[in-house]
Amino acid sequence: MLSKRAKYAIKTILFLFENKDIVPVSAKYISEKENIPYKFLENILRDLRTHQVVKSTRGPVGGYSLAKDPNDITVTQLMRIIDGPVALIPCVSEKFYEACGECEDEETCRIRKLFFELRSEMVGVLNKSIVELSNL
Amino acid sequence: MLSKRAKYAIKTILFLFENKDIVPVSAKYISEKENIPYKFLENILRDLRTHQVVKSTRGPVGGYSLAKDPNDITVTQLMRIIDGPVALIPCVSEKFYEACGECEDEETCRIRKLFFELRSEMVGVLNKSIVELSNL
DNA sequence: TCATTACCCTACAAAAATTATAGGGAAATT
DNA sequence: AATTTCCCTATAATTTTTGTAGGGTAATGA
Repeated sequence: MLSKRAKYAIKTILFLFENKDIVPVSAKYISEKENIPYKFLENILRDLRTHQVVKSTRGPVGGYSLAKDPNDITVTQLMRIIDGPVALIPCVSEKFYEACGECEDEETCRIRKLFFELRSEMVGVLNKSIVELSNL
Repeated sequence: MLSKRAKYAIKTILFLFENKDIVPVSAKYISEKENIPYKFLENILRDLRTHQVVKSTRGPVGGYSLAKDPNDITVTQLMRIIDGPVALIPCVSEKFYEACGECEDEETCRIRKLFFELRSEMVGVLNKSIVELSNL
């Protein structure tokens, strides 16, 4: 399952992209327009800022805007920042690998092989930029 | 993430298939061989029996065996029995559809479109039978 | 028949992850 | 200086996951 956090993050980035004429946009505004709990959103935005997907400015006319070319922001990136691995089991994760400690030999584990293939296919679909997502 | 329950279920079915010469196999035996907590496994087996993936016989020489042709048991089936939807968001689930209640219009929701495509690809990979899984 | 083995069933509990909420501090603008 | 908005830590409520406990029921074999 995609977490609400991740879904909110994707919606937020899409929102910033599609409202680039009025950026920076305050968290409060995004929160109201996208129906995301304000404090929860702030927390998500902090993660996105830490990972330099978003940049912020303070003060009365402050808010958030994209920190880079929307063509360079992908859905996989956002999912990894917010939820961690895209893979369904950690032993086939590209960015968050962990041994499962169950199988004798990773190289011959059939479940691993299947979910390795699955992860590849998933990344193939999810490696879309925000621009591409916007045009779907 | 794939739950442990689902992973245990897949391992159990694979085990029953690959040990068809000694079936029925007791839950205790599977539990020991596959390192699955006994009572937890019983619970999983109950679900699998309810869904007629597995059949059981009681008494001292009893145990579990596959209830149908292993070519007709797929990984998606097992995941759906144990974890529910394969889809990462409920509004694109084939078998467990639920409205998200967030977007104005499902037909035009871009996130939905993306995760619909994702689910299709996932099912494409996961619709492998136990026989195919065994041969990976 | 009777002890043993193994499935069957309900309820509950511990742990982890998810989804927030609370309360205030710091910077920028007017 | 007052207002707005980002910034940060801590904690609480809820749900899901992962198991445990305890006993009942059917079949076998001595």
